[in-house]
Amino acid sequence: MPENILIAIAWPYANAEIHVGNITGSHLPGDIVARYHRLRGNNVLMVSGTDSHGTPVTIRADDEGKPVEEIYKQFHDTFLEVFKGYGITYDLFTSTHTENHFKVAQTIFLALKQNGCLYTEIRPQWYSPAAQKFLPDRYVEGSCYLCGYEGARSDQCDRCGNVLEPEKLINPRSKIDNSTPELRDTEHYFLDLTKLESSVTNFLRARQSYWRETVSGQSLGQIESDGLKPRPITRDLDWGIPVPEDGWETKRIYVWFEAVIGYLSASIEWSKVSGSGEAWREWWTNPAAKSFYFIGKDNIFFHAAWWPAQLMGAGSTFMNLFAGEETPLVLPYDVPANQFMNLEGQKISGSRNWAVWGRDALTRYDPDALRYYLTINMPEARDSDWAWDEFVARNNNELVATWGNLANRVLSFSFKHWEGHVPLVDLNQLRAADRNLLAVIEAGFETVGGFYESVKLRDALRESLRLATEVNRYLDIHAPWTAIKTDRDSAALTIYTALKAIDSLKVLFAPVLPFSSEKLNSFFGAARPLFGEQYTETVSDSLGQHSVLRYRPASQALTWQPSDLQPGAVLVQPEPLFKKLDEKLVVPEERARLGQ
RNA sequence: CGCGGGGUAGAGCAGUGGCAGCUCGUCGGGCUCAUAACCCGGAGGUCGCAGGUUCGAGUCCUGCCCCCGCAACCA
Repeated sequence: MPENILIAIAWPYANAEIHVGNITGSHLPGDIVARYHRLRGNNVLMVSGTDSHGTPVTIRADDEGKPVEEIYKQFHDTFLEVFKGYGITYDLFTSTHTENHFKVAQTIFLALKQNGCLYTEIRPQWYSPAAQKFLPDRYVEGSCYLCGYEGARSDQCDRCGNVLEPEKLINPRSKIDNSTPELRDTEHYFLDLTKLESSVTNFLRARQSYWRETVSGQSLGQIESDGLKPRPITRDLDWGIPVPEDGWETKRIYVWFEAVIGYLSASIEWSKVSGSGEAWREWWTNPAAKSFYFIGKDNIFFHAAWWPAQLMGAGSTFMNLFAGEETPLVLPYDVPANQFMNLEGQKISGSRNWAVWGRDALTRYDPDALRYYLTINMPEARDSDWAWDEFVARNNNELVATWGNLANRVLSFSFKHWEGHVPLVDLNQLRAADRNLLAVIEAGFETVGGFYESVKLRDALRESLRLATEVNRYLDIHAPWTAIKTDRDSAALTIYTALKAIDSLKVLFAPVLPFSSEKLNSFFGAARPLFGEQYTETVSDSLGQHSVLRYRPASQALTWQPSDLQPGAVLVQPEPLFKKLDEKLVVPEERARLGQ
């Protein structure tokens, strides 16, 4: 019975390009798990999109004198390019600036309102007479009323670390034009999280046993010590989703509230563009569906506490308003958040150009080499570090030497000595050692599969490598290069066994290394591909056009099971799967690029 | 202030009571099919510090030190 697996990945914000930290943090682990479940034959839906609203986007547009749409689309297009290049197989990567998302987000808002989870309150907020608009807290600076520090933001002082009450800031000035703002009253909607606190706590406790400690610990600890407090969900802005209520035309729904709803709206949009009707419900109203949310640690509380609160608060009212049917929405099954990846010992910083940019790295390195390093070094339990010398060393000593070389040495030996065929052996003649090796590899489908399933991706990759070493060891013991001179039949058995093991390993590695596994698959002359294809297309609606990234599944894809390689099968002339890198060239060049 | 995660060989990590492990690097040996790749063996750790519980603690308890995050858009 196939499972329905939703892979929901944090929405990148449209104000910077994607760097390796973003990729290893959420997009890559999500893709690996998605590919694993696809091989397994499960129904996978993987969605995300560009978070196109929010003040920084408008500020940037003002600075550059361009329309806001142009700014977000510019980044959006680079995102599609990066994800296609790294093979991040989104079924749909869209944007929050779509008619569909507006409607879905507004319906969640109305459902929460109908269920008594929203209230309004009037509060003073800094207003800029010069710009004729309210300013976000972060864009007002002044002196801290606690420690006197002059560069404090109105909501927080970076020197004393205290959270400030914005209206108490001394000598406020606008960060945009340095003008002096004034306080004006403004009314906003608040999400009454206090009401939802016990539901959220129960939700977390029910999942505590299998969630990462970094996620459940932080969320529960925070709620137990401070409780859930109401949060404003509207802002005085003109870029974003309109508040669905008369008299609120000058306000928009706050991005924090609206962007997460994208997981739901993107699923709905996917159904529409793929012509599959109401298929999205298989992941959103089917209680057996499992949804995984891949995010960075900065987003933990948001996805583990607030998003479930929104879903539980909306209850079955959302579906009632949206489709005239009382059904609750599926809550997150797991939130396997990653920590951060640093670069050469320092925190990645886009503005200081201290980053390895996703697009740029692809111009010099193969996607699987990058995927390998980002997975073996994934910050699953604690922060990790991208170091160029380590990147080269791991590529050469692990990926190339252990796995790439294994495939290459056996395939070329077989191709050479058996005229482009798998040795034609009698399977009944297989020796104990041969059967043993194949049994060990076969067991890998269980162990490695278990690691993918529980989102322990470093372990999955390490275990796969260990199995590759087993095959190298087996080859060393049986030395077919010596046997071929005296006992061709024995060499044939050894090579057949090794080929079959490699044909299986190809599947175990495939979620992490899809490009090379696909290549290897073709060397074996396989008729069926491992995976489908990615492509982009343009979608039109009342808000204009947006480009999306999509995935067309392979029609007769291979599955998660051991090789059934036939003796005598035709092989294709093999070539090395991975490239060795020259440390003396790469490391200085990349460090220079960073300005070291 | 508080909350969460972490501190184990040169580097990166696993290990929730029973002789301290893995990958890479390093040193020595073997092999020559393969991208000088592969295989075997050695050296290298008072498990952040100090107490405690226990027949026995990296693993449990107490105190302390250090690093990284924490409600919004710098992931």
